[in-house]
Amino acid sequence: MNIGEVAEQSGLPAKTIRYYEEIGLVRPARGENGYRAFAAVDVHKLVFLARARSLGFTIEDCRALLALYEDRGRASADVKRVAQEHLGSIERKVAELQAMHATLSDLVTRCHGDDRPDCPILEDLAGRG
Amino acid sequence: MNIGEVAEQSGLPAKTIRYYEEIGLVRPARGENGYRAFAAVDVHKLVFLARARSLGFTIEDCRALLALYEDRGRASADVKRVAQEHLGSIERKVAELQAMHATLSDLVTRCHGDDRPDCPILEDLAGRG
DNA sequence: GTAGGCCTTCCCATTACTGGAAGGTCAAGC
DNA sequence: GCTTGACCTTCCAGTAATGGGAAGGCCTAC
Repeated sequence: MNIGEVAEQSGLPAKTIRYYEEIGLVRPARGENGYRAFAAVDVHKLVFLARARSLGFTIEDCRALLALYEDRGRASADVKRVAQEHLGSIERKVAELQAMHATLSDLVTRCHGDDRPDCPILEDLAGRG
Repeated sequence: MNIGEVAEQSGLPAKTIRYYEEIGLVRPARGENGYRAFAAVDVHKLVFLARARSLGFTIEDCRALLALYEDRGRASADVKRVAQEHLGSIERKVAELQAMHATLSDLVTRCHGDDRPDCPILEDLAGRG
């Protein structure tokens, strides 16, 4: 299977698939013409990667998860640990964003948003908030 | 004032201050020895930038906000618009993260996390969820 | 004069791609 | 057989916003 079809099936851009090969996440065979020849197992891996990335796992997380996926003797505890750490980082990011949002939406509410220059947003940024 | 002291006062690393100069956010004078010589106005700008960055504004947003900050004839509506767009992007990010969190925390709950290989997390990633 | 703590510039690395140039391959149509 | 266009290839460069570190100049204290 050529890269274009794999891209379609996995939902990943061809560029990204090439990148994943470059960093060793997949190792498709090559045809005589030099084209990548993807086997079913490669496509499965790419689908797996696409899904893991869409859940926000980093590439290195994906590498670890893929290794566990392929290890028939894995312990589910190892998978769970990776997922829980990622959940924690999501929670930290959400908290950070919500703090920003709270501050900023308060400032926005207090800004008249007219043609005059006085602005509580700028005043806050300037340290006079 | 030398960069070290400015770093301390603004809370920005010296590296970052040099970067901000490189991209034209600040333009400190230079002493005869080649050292950057920061005036009070430069420090104010850096404090402003540090605060804006901490609220998640991009560098380009910061550039725009700084220009408005320095424009005594600005309309507060212009400031408010930048802030509102940023609020929107924060909201989109939070929503995305929360969707990831919902999916992932469900999977984590369903994973036994023991020494056996069966794992709903991997099954989901593999597309059999 | 020398030790150390500043300062300078410069280049490389990060994350996870994305865009684009230059060129090889393949299948269809004439 | 030739052209056209859609594929495919590699390689280089850029993104956002820094961080790390090397090599070297400057400044103050002892």
